[in-house]
Amino acid sequence: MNLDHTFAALADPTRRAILARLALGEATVGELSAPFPISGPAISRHLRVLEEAALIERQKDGQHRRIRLAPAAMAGAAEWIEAQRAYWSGTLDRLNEHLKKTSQDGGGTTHD
Amino acid sequence: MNLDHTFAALADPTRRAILARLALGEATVGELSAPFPISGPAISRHLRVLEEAALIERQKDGQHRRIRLAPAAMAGAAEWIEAQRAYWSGTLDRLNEHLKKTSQDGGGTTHD
DNA sequence: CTTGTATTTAACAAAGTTGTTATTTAACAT
DNA sequence: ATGTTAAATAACAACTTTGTTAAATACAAG
Repeated sequence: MNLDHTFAALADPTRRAILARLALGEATVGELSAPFPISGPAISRHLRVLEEAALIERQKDGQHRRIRLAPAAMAGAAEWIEAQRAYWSGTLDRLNEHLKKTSQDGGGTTHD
Repeated sequence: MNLDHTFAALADPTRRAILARLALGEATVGELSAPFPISGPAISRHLRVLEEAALIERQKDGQHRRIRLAPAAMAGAAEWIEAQRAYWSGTLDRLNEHLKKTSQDGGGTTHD
């Protein structure tokens, strides 16, 4: 659960598309490759990046590998952002309060 | 509001720390630099990455530049993740329903 | 106007990323 | 055994990232 790896993994559109596909259900490497104009090895690497980021799990199934989401890591990323937002909106609340107390006109910035 | 840029910007711990600092309130480049063991130019570049990702705004203030959060971009990232989660948990719900309908024992996978 | 302070830009090196094609490994089918 | 298919690994090129130090820009202040 390393946010560096998680966010870096999410920064690539091919990998986000793979995750979006996996949200619909598990798939094999070949099925994941099909929609993309890039080579198999390139997909294999993307999957490795996603696996190292703990965003997916691979399961051997005969000749195939079955890939599925492992959403804990993505939840970790979401939590970081939400914590950030909590702080930030807290700051705004404090700012609003401060402005109400110290001036007659300001403090009207809306959020959320 | 490009998710590539947003997630890439969030993938660096220095940049996340800068954002965390900014959630507490705006700051100058110098103030943001202080806690980090890296050079000014390195920070300047991190700020550029954050600005290109629309995560911060710079405002000229005499000799200083005042940096503040521009949280819309981060909200965009959060939304992508949440949409993802919505799909995924929808899939699980459908799976649970399916298992309830078609078997006697399965369907107990928890989520959320 | 000269000097100091804040910040950015330039030039560069080291490391990482993302794609390619060729090769390898493993399971399957004949 | 042999050939086929699924997937991973190796070797490589092109590009990007992240840091460095040195120079440039812009404001402030004596």
